[in-house]
Amino acid sequence: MSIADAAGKPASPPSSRTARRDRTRQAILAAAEREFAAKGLFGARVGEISRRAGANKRMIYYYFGSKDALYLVVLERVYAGLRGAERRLHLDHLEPQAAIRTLIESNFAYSRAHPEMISLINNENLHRARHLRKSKKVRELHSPLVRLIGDILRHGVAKGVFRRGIDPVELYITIAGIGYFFLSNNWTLSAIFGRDLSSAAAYRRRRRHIVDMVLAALRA
Amino acid sequence: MSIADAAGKPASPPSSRTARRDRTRQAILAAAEREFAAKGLFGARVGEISRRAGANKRMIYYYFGSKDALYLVVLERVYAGLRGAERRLHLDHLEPQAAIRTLIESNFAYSRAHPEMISLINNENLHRARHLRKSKKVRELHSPLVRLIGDILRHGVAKGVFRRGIDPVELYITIAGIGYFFLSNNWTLSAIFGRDLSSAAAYRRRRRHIVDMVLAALRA
Amino acid sequence: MSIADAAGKPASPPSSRTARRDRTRQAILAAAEREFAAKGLFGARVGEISRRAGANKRMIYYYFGSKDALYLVVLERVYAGLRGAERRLHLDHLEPQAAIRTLIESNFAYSRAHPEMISLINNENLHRARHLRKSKKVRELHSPLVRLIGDILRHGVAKGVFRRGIDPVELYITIAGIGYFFLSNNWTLSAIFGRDLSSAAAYRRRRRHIVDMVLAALRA
Amino acid sequence: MSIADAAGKPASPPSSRTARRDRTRQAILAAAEREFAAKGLFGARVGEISRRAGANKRMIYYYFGSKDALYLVVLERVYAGLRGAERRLHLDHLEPQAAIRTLIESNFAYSRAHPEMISLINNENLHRARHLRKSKKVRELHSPLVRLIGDILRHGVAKGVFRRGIDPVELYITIAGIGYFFLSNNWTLSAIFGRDLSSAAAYRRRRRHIVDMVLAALRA
DNA sequence: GATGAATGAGAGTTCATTCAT
DNA sequence: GATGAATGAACTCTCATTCAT
Repeated sequence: MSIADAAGKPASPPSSRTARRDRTRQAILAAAEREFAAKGLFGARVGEISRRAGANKRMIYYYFGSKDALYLVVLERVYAGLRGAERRLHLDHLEPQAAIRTLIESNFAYSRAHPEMISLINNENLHRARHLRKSKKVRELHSPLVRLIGDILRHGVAKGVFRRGIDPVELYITIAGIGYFFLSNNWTLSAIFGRDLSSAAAYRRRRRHIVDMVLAALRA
Repeated sequence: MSIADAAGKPASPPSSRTARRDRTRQAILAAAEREFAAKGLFGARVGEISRRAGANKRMIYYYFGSKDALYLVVLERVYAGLRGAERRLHLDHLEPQAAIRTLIESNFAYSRAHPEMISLINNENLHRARHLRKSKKVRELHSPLVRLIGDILRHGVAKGVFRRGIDPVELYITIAGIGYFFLSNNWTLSAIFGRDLSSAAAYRRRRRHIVDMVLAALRA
Repeated sequence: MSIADAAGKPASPPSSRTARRDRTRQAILAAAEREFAAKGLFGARVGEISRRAGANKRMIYYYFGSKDALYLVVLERVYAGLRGAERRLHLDHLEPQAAIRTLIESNFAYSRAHPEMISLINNENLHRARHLRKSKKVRELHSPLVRLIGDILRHGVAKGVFRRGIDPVELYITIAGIGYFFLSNNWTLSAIFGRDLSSAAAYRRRRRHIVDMVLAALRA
Repeated sequence: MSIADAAGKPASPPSSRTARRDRTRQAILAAAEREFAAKGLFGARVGEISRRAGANKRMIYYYFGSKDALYLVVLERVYAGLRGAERRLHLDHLEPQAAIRTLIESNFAYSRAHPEMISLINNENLHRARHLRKSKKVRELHSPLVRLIGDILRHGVAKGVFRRGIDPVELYITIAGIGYFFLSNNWTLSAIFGRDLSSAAAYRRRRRHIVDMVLAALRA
């Protein structure tokens, strides 16, 4: 499933002008996501994006202005996709420990299902988040998440299952990071250790490991 | 401190041929490390490397053959640097828990002191370890490390301080990853959470966190 | 007269897209023909071709893909030009001896008028016909010629003016070669013998010589 | 057999300075002959020549001054080799018709045995004999040949076997050319006619053809 | 909204040649 | 006589972007 699909625009009458417009835009975005994920901002080729999108190169400039601007839109969509998936978990309806476990597993599963996301984020760090910093959209996207994790933690402390003093941002970084590295560095790790770490078994073992570690660290 | 400095060739009479050869080679390697780390393989410019190295562009091809080959040499040096630092810890002389703690802290400190290493490894994952896979040098570098961690774990189990059944490779990935993500994604994390995670305080807090988590997970 | 002119595309409205396309393509081809003929494939410079064509260097790659591919197109055009000239002789309407004489004289005259053709063919032999072998176009171009010469020979034998057992391909090689060497090696021959062999008189003397030789060899 | 071997310098005591000098020079010349023949003046690489010769690149400049100067020496050696072979035929001891037949067959055989000669001469024509024109050596080499053919023709006329009025230079060009084209253009001819013209049978058929044609043309 | 043709700057790479030893 | 290191110019080819229709 491409991240693009998650954006979910409502269907339009097939041949209206807006529909064509939208189809081209979406095709470009989907192609750009793949290309930027595969080769990074520097390695990605505008011509290749237009070819994959079945659109004229000129259209990229018409709709997005420049390669860099297109890249930023792709990046924002990627974060929106991840946050959207998390929102659909309705963590606020769950007990604290179940909520954390669900968050961990969902985050890890989502990352595995969307390798482009990892590539894109890695690449954006190469650029010192130069593009992302310009986006208020992304910052707005994350404050509800921080609030939500804070609520879960408070709730857990109140129930006596979590210890005090855990910072929601730090916790989220731990949850995300402990799975991310395994996925993002899967290739080099496989190479230096001479092992295949991309198997489903390796993935499941690691998921169990992550859940254990994090819940142990939170326990009151 | 550049990783290059660690190579430590003995000084030669200043104007001998070997000396000039070495000086040029090393200058190119140091410049290449910075350029590849800053912009990735695609973004790095051969001309920029030669300029920074104070060498003629032709010399890169004379000594290394191609941009790709130079990149691989840089990559191997980076891994060799990290492994060298780990070797110098003499973990086999320490008690099991102290050994693990030392490994964690050293690895995290080294990663922080060498941001180029992180960039380069991230970039190599973008390329699906295409270059690294060709290097037997790197594979040979890592088997002693796996053996060493295995020894520490066995020793800890024998002493009753560690639980059984921990795989050394899995453990190393956890140790490395838990710090790596924080450093490698520092820029995007700071951007999406609107926080500065690059401070010394944030670093120390995370170090403590990592040590706690890993030791808790190992405990018998 | 450039070989290019023979292609004869119909005129288009001066500023239509197709017209511009064609103008650029043809300009590149004409320039390439001169450059490749003057310096060979290795010596020819893409930059020089684009300059002579008044086109951007990029256009050569846009229309032809590579220097090598452009070279092959030029080569095919050259052969097409020669064969076209031969086709326009309508040899099948002539008596056998007149047909052969006409073929010889036309071939020799064409070769003299198109020194680029000789250069290009010589150069392609340096490359062991590596490019030409890929072209089915050229092979298809020559089978009607072989058939035609076969017809002429048969006709001559039936009329009792030619002897039997002449192979059409061998005959064509003799006809072409006996004039070709004089033209293609004119420079070195002039140098080693200290004579000017490029004069019109030398050319005419040789033409007479060729016709005599070949007709004598065919006579029944 | 390389053309180089024909030059036949007298043997020197194996490790004297002159011997080493000579060995390097000869190795360079042999390598240069192959390289220039295979790729022409433009395509030939100085580095490749030195590698093939097992000599340092610098030595080429030490002994010959430049790529162009080396090329001229190679060219002169090639002509000297051909003329040397012709001298060794002692045509002045033969009857006129036998002399001509021997000259034709020897020339054709020599050309076939030395494809580098053909390549080099073709290439020099691409350069409009720019280098060869500088060489008095080559001009001096050919005047005896012209004199010799003149003598044979006069002798044949006196004996009543040849007709009058044949120019020796023209005759030589005919003799050389009629075989040369077949050999020099063997690759393109094979390609355009879809036939293999490089076989021994094709060669023998053509040799017979050439002898017949020329002797027929000379007959009184 | 969409297209193909065009551009100039600059990429990686290779060259013949020379320097210092 | 011989060597390896060094050079700057020039090569083929690719890029993101814009023009005219």
